[in-house]
Amino acid sequence: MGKSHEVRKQEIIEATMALSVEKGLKKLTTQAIADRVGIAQPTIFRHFKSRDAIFGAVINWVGDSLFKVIGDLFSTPGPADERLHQIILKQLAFMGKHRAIPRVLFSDRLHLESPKLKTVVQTMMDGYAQRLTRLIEEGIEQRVFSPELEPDRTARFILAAIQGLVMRWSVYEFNFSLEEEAEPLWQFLQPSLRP
Amino acid sequence: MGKSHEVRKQEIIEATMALSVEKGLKKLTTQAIADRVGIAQPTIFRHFKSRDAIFGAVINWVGDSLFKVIGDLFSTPGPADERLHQIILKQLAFMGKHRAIPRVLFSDRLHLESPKLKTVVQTMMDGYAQRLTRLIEEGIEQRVFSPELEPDRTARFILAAIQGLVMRWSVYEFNFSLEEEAEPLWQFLQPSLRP
DNA sequence: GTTAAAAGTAATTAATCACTCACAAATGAA
DNA sequence: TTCATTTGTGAGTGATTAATTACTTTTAAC
Repeated sequence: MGKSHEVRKQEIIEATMALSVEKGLKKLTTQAIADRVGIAQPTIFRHFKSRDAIFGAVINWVGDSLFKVIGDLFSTPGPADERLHQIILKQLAFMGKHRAIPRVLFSDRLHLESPKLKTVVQTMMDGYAQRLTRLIEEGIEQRVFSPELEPDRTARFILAAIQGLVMRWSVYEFNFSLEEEAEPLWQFLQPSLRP
Repeated sequence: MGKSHEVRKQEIIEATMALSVEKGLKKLTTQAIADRVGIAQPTIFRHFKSRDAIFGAVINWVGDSLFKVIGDLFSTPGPADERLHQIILKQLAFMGKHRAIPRVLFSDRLHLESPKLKTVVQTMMDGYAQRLTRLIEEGIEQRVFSPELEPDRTARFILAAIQGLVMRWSVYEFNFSLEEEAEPLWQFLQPSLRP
């Protein structure tokens, strides 16, 4: 027999992410995933109810992992500007190490073909935006950010800049270092945030 | 018989864009396009060599149309900051009227499944980025932008912010007015550009 | 050691879909 | 009118692929 349910599940998730980078999602068939894991195609369905369920698990893995990396920075006390700085650096560094993330997150295949998966992604993004909004509010109270900023809108603009950058990185086949863009991006954004 | 080649071609392009908004690209089959145009499915292939050729035509239509709207602003003389302001307003207004654009441009289906289409999109984006870079250089010469800006990188950050915003709009099913975000986005970016 | 549950597979199915082909009808130039 | 070209179609093909089924093997708990 094979490995345990939990182990196989994780193997399938990892194989799916690896393949999403190598081939794009078109060739991300259950057969291709199975081949990479080293099991037969129907065995996939012993561990996941459907193909979509695999993608859902991948999205959740991404969300959980990202939260592990930057989650603390939202709740830790300290100057909000420094924390935002760190969030930008760490998020881009994290994504720079996991090319599958933009491929999966920005995939219309997930957004448009499965309303369920779409709300999973939206919920994740909403949570992020809310934390960011809260952080900007704190920064305004701490007088490190301009009191004229609309926290909610500002949070969404910052997110848009990050997401746009990551998307560009993905579209251009990862041909520049995402990590190296993090500090310049922060430098660029800073004047717009300062009082 | 039917209409002329050119007319049918345009009808197919328009049907494809309309469907990309309504259903997402999964259901964007040649059958669905044909149904919408009111012709039989094989007739599609009288006017386009392949399904990819349709998408290529759509991308080119998008690029041409966008260029018609904002192209002048790159070459017209005048203060660079005002021109950039107008570019942001007009681009977001234009995209706000054509929901198909983000659906098509940000589709991984196009980027990852067809190397040819991918380079079409990349070339378009490159052209845009170059013009923007040039505009920022002018702005620095005119002393309306900070001389410390790296024109190329700044252009890409601005593009990322715009693209991120448009992508968010698309992911959230167009549930906010893109046009209304344009002026606030410009207000947000301005402090980062000014000397 | 028995046995029930878990994990595995080969074979197949049913659906989808881009694309082809052989032929029909309309068009327009001669 | 004639006829070559263009536009159109119904019927089909071949390829792909998620999911099911019926069956086998392995594991681990008792």
